[in-house]
Amino acid sequence: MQNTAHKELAKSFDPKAIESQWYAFWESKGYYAAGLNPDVNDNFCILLPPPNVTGTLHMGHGFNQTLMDALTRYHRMRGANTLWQPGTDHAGIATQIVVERQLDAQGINRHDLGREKFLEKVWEWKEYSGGTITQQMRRLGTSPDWSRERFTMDPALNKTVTESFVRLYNEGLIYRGKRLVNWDVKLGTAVSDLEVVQEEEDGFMWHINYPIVGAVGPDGSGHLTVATTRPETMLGDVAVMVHPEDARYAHLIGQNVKLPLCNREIPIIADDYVDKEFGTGVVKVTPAHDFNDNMVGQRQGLDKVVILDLKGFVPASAEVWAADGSAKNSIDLPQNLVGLERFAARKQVVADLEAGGYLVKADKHKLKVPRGDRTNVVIEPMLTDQWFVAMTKPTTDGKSITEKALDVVANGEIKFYPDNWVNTYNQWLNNIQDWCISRQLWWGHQIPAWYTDDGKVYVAHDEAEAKEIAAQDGYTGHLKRDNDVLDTWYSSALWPFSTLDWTGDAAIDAQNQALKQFLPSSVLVTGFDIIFFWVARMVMMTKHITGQIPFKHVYVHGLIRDAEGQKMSKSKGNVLDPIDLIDGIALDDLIKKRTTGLMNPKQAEQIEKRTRKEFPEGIAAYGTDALRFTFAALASPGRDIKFDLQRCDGYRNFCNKLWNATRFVLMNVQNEDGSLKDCGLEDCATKPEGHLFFSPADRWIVSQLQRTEAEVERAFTDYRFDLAAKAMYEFVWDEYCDWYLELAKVQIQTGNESTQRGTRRTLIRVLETILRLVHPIMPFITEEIWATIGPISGRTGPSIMLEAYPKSQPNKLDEGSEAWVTQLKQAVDACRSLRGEMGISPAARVPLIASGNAEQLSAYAPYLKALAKLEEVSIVAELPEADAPVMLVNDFKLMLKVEINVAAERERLSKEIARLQAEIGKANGKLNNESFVARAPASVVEQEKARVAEFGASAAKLQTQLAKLG
RNA sequence: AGGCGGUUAGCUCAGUUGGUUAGAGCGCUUGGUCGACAUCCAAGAGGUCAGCAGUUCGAAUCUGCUACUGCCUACCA
Repeated sequence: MQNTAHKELAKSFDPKAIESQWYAFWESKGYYAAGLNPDVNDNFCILLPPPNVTGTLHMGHGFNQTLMDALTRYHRMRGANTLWQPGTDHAGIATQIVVERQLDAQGINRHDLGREKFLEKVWEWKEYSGGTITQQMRRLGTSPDWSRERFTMDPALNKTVTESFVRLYNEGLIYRGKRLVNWDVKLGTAVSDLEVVQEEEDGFMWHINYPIVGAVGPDGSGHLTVATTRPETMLGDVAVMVHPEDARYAHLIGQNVKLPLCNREIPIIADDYVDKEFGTGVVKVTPAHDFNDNMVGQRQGLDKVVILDLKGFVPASAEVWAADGSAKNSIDLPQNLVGLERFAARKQVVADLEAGGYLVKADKHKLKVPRGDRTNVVIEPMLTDQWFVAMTKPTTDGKSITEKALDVVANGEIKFYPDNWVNTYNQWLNNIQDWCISRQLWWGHQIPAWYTDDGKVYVAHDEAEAKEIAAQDGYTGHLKRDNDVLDTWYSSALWPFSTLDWTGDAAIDAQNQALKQFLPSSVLVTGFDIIFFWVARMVMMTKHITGQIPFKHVYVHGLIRDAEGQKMSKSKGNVLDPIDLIDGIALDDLIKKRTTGLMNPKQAEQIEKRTRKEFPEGIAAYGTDALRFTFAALASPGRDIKFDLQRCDGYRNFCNKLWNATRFVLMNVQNEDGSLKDCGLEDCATKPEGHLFFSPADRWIVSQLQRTEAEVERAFTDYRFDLAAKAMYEFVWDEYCDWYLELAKVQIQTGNESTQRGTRRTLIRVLETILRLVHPIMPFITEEIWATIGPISGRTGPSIMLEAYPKSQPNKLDEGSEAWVTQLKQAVDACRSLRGEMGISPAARVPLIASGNAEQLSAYAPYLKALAKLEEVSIVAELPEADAPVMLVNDFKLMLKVEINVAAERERLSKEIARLQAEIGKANGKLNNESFVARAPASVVEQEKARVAEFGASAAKLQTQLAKLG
């Protein structure tokens, strides 16, 4: 496939024909392997945010991975020791849910199956679907070191998890305790704050009378009215509270009320948590079922009365826990409520209150309802035994892991791009709660803790060690391992070092070259949605455990949305699959894909309608390179991306442009039999003087190339992929193709031998450099073309991946040639404008008469003739007296020798004069302003003066022409 | 309630430390196939840079306020 120089290229670029072959070639040759050369002191490492092992690729991955791959290829070509570390995540809850659903469909319950059998099923599913996403990544052309691929539940990573857990436990940074946590009743597990989404929903505010003990009058007076959105929790009330300075209630503080339906007496307490203005100013206190009430309860030493079981049903009796966590008694609950599900219980409680005359009113009320991000069921604050990471407790060096994480960002060790994300990061860390890391699931890292029969806990690396420790403690009986597993994000937090085979044994780790080179990694590329879940936690854990920061830069990109700015989701039916953009998809297939497996099948019709409207012809095959270039071009910082397929269109055309430029170049450097023409590529020193001539046009394009290279380098340094893409696009299309190739045609047709040699050499070398320049964003097309162009240009390597990235060479900047071409362009533009304004057909050749610097004009003449489609160029000392319009380019006067429409010409001249005069007026306005002249920099003032002079001269000349028209 | 963004051409977006006539792609109009490319070429129309006030010789760019809009965090039972 390589070194197939002299072959005929197809007329247009067909991505499908080349992508898979090149990918397989690169991978089989091991080009992605981590660079581990200790003599190279430039190390570049990037961590793949591990996708869900059983997931599939979505647009967000496509975007994220395109950026990472561009960086990886860029640094690799620049010669750095480069590692893009891949891997996948076991995604505890998500994966377990999928497998449970599959079993459900077969009528099997995981509890019937048992833990061991169930886990076998999950592993089976992982084996079955685990390769999907990494295969899809390959379609994107990504170049991670697959030989280093890791999975969060690989044996080695399990060891890292255990090791870190034991360490943190022994340092007192992990603890177990009975706490109020977010409980998902459907999953039957605790979840962290981050896994709860608050949504505003319609509800009610119930006002309920609590009779004051010993004060109820015969008229029904003598009660406190509490307001609540969750009346069923009243069963667990242990007090009512008022604001200490609330004059309405101050006299009642210390008295008791009787809890309706329960026949319990509870105190009236004062706490400044209460907002006097809100509701009735009286709040019921239910510490076992509300986070705020729990805080009040802790402060005031109140009991916790648990009135819901773990499935969300009212139990036969309520357990009571003292504020210090010790178990107390249990109390009976109203018989008619026992066994009811929480929402049924709510209904019944309201009915009972109404029947008992306690209910004052029920107002409609909007409230935020917490729901599980996976199950969408209402999350219940639940009192359970859980494991926590202490986020704010000082470690041995006096700082909490949160403080350490704040420090490394504050002192600039870790930089955010764009840097305003620092605020988000800080805000979260400054308000952080302890992290609940235990999950009552089966799929995940089982917590390395063992219990004695009487509930004493030993944390150890394994059971043998636990026994040993217990034995030292004088316990030799049975040990039972903790059933719970760790939050998925716990192992993710260790990713920066667990993937590098960190062991925690200093002697072993010192021998680990990869660990030495790639921790800290260079940059984390991620969406803002996981700054808290992942980024902050990696910083805390990596810094505390290894002493190193996990990465130096965090590049935060936006989310991919659909063309209307909506989030892509299955239920909206607006999901695009990156693979479909690469391969294309027929309308019917797309509809089928979008409408199968919907949670709510009723949406299918609507989705089909919209899909038909948006993609009447289905989606075209854009190829990977066009898709990647689109992602890069849209990656402007600080905003989400409305993904517009039309942009894809444009960049597919760009691929085709590059392809066809290559065809042109090949046509000019090869003979018809495929042999190479003289391209002047051999060593110039061995050739006579004048063998090779570079025209100003040649030197100009090379000079522009240097500027582009510098621009691209800067863009990559700043993570401005959009600017990098823009610089590439503009150089290739606007400068190289639109101008240089056209100029080159003239040189090859009209130039002498040495000019032709110089032109061919420039054509081929600039194209070859373009390929290397663009390769990080468009790997396939550049490799395919390079296979032909590389060897012709004298580069004999097996792959563009192994070639050096172009570096701007200031000595090749040539301002003289740049000015030369700029003026030529202006002259060409002037001729084209004249043609346009005079309505001359683009097909017609017309003669040009020009005056001005004769030497320069005659140098321009052949180019002008070709680019402006001129019949001939006559250079004269003075333009003839004629009505024809004249264009001014510096000291050139250009006139097309054709009959003109006098009225149209008069209008054109008047318009142009008016424009010039407006400009002159503007400039004079500035110059007449004393403070402008006094305060603006001299160069700006000079500039304005020059404009006045220049415009004035032009206007005068046009005025003369206008006069001539009569 | 706090925090962070966004508002530039019909659409999607650039606009680097304030400084010539605010740019690109798509779409639109007109015309065009000579050996790179109709996935193309050339010419053209189209913008009060959301609004108001301020700083400045000079503001799309800096400051403040307003409007609309998106997201994040925390919420009043």
